[in-house]
Amino acid sequence: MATIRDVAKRAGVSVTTVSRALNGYSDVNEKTRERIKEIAKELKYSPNLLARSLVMKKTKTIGLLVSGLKIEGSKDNFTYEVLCGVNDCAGQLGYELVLISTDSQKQQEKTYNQLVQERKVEGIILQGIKTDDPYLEEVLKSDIPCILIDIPMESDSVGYVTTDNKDGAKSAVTHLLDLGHKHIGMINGHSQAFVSQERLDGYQEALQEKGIAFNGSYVVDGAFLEEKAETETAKLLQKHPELTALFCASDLMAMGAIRAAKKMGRKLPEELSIVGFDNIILSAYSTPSLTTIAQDRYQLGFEATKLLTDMLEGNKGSKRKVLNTTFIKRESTSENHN
Amino acid sequence: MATIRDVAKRAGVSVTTVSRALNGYSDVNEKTRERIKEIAKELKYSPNLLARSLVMKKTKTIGLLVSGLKIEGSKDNFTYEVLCGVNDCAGQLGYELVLISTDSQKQQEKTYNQLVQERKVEGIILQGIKTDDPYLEEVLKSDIPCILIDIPMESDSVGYVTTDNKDGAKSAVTHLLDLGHKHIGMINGHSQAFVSQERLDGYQEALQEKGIAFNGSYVVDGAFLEEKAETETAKLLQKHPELTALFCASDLMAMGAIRAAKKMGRKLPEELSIVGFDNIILSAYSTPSLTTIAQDRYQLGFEATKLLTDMLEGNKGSKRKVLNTTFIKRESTSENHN
DNA sequence: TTGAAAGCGCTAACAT
DNA sequence: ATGTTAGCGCTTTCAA
Repeated sequence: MATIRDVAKRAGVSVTTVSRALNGYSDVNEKTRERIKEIAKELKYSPNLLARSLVMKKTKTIGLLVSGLKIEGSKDNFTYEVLCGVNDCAGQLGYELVLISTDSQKQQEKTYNQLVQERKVEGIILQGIKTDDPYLEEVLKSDIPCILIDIPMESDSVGYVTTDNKDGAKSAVTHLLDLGHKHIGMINGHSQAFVSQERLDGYQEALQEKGIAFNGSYVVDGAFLEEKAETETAKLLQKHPELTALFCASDLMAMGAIRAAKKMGRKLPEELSIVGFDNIILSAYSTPSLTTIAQDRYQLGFEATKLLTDMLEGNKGSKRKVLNTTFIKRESTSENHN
Repeated sequence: MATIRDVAKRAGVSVTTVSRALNGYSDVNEKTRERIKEIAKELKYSPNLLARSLVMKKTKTIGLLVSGLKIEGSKDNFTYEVLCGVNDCAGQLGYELVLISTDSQKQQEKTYNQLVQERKVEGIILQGIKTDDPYLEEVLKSDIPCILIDIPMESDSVGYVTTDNKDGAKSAVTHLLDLGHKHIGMINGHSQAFVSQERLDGYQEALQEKGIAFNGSYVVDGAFLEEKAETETAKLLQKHPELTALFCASDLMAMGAIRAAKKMGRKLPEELSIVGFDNIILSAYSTPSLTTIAQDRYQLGFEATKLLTDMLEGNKGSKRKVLNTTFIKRESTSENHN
C-alpha cells in the first residue's frame, strides 16, 4: 500500500508538497502538481483516511444509531427507508456512514458517549429509540451533534426531524367523520413513543371539531405490533359493538385489526372502516387495501442528515424539521350506514 | 476528550503502562491496573480507535458494499435482511460495520480498490452486484478479503455465500408437476444474475425428471421487477393459453404475474397456479397468498460475515456456504383439472 | 513491573 | 513554491 512518502520519494519532493498538491492547495507549482498526480496514480496511492482524521480531528463520518435493527423491521421497513435517505444524503455530501445498533444488553456495557466517541463519528442520527431509553438523557447532555428521529427534543447540539403526526391523525379521523362515523375507536402504539401521544392528540382534536365527545375507553394500545393489535381490536370491538370505524396508529396494527375484524365476521369496509398510518408496502396489497396516512420515511432520513451536516459545518439555522403527511384513500373505508 | 496521556499523568505512570493496563496485559501490577482503570473511568477515557488502528494496522471494521441501496428495495427487503444478519454477526464478533453504497455513477469516480482501501475496512461483503459489474473483476484480482452474496466465485481472498437456487426452483416446479400441471411457464429474472441461471436449471431438471420436454418459449425474463413481470406474464399467457401454472423467480414478480392473470380474468389458483421464490413479507398478505420457496436472507448476511471474519482471522476453512431453501405451501397453487 | 523512544501516515505552522 | 519540524493518540520494541 503506497503511502504519501512513497509518492514523495518518487517525485523527489517532500511529503508536504505531495499533501498540498493532492489536496488542491494553490501554493504549489502546476507542473509539480501534475507530476505528483501522475505518480500517485502510478503507485495507486490513496490517502490513509485514518491518519488524516487523526491529525485533522475530522472524520467526515456520521453514525446512524438504531435501536433494534431487527428482522421484524422488515414488515414496516421504517428503518430501511430512513437508512436509504441517510445514506443518499450522506453520500451526496461526502460523509461516510457507520451503522451502530444497540439493544438494552449492549447499553449495559457502554454509555452513549463511549459508543459514539470511540467510533469517531462527528455526529449521529438516532432512530428507533423510545422516550424512556436511558440513552436519551445522555444524548441531551452530551455535546455530540445529534439529530433525533421522531422525538421532538432540542438542545444546543441536538435537533430532530419528525412527521406532523397530529395533523396526519387528525385528517385520518376527519375522513372517518366525514363518512358519517360517530363511534370511532383508536388502536394506538404505546406511551413510550412521542408519535403515539401526537396521534392521539390529532384524534381528539378531530372529534372535538365535529363536536363529538372523547371516550377514553375507545382507545387501546397495540404496542405497534400486529398481533397485539389484533387481540386488542378483538377485545375492543367485543366491548364496544357500536364502533363503526377504527383509526390505527400504524398500518401494521391496521393489518392486525383487519384480521381481528374478519375473524369476528365483520364485513370490511361495509361494517367497519379502518384507517392506518404510515403507508407501508403491505397497505396497498392487503384485502381490503388500506386507507392510510402516508409518511415519508426516506425523507425523514434525508432531512435528518441534512440538519446534522448543517450543524457539523457550523451553518446556523433551524435544528428541526417537521414533514407533512399525505392522505391516501383506498378500500378499507366507506360511508357509515348505521 | 481525555486521552491516554491524561490518564497517565493523573495516575503518575507512563502512557505505556496505561496502555498495557487497559488492554489486559499480564505484565502489570494488579494494583496499578486497578488504579488506572479507576482513573480512566473518572476521566471518561475511551481510546481513540483511529490512533489505535493507525499503529496496529487493524481496524476491526468490515464494509458492506451495496449496489443500489434504494427505496425500491423496500418491496423485497432483501438488502435490509442481509444487513440485519451482517450487523448481528459483526456485532457479536466485535467488528464495526460501515455501509458503502455505489451506483454506476460513483463507480466512474473511484475504483473498487480505492473505495475499499481508503475506508480501511479489513474485509468486505458485496451485495446486489450483477455479474457484469466492472467491480466484480476488480474484486477477484484484489487481495482484499471479500465475500460475495449470490455470486458463486472464488479466489484466494474471495468467497461466497448463496442459496441453493437450483434445488429450490426444482422443488417449486416439482410441486406444480405433482399437482398435475403439464404446461408450466417460468418468469425468470435476468441474465446478469447467477441466481436466474440456477433457477432455470432447477426448472429444467424438474421437468426432465418427470419426462416433460423443455419448451424455451415458456420462459421469459421479468427483470425481477413487478411491472415488467406483469406485462411479460400477460404476453406469455396470451401466446400460450395452454399454460396452467407459472414458476416465478421472485415473489415480487409473482405479484406482477398475479395481477396480470387477474386482469385477464383467470381465476387463481383454479385456472392458474403460481409459485414464487423468496418468501417476502408480501407473499403472505397477497390474495391469493403465495406458495413460494423461502430463502433465508438474514442467514445469508450472517454467514457471509462469519466467513469473512474467519478469513480475516486466518482460520483456514471453506470460503463458501450454500444455504437450503424451504418450500411453503399457500393458496396460489392447486391441482390441475384440465 | 515500568518507562523512554520510535513510529503508524498524515496535515499544518513556520520557515526559507 | 517548497521543505523542516512537530504532533495527532496510540502501541510496541527495547532497556532498565
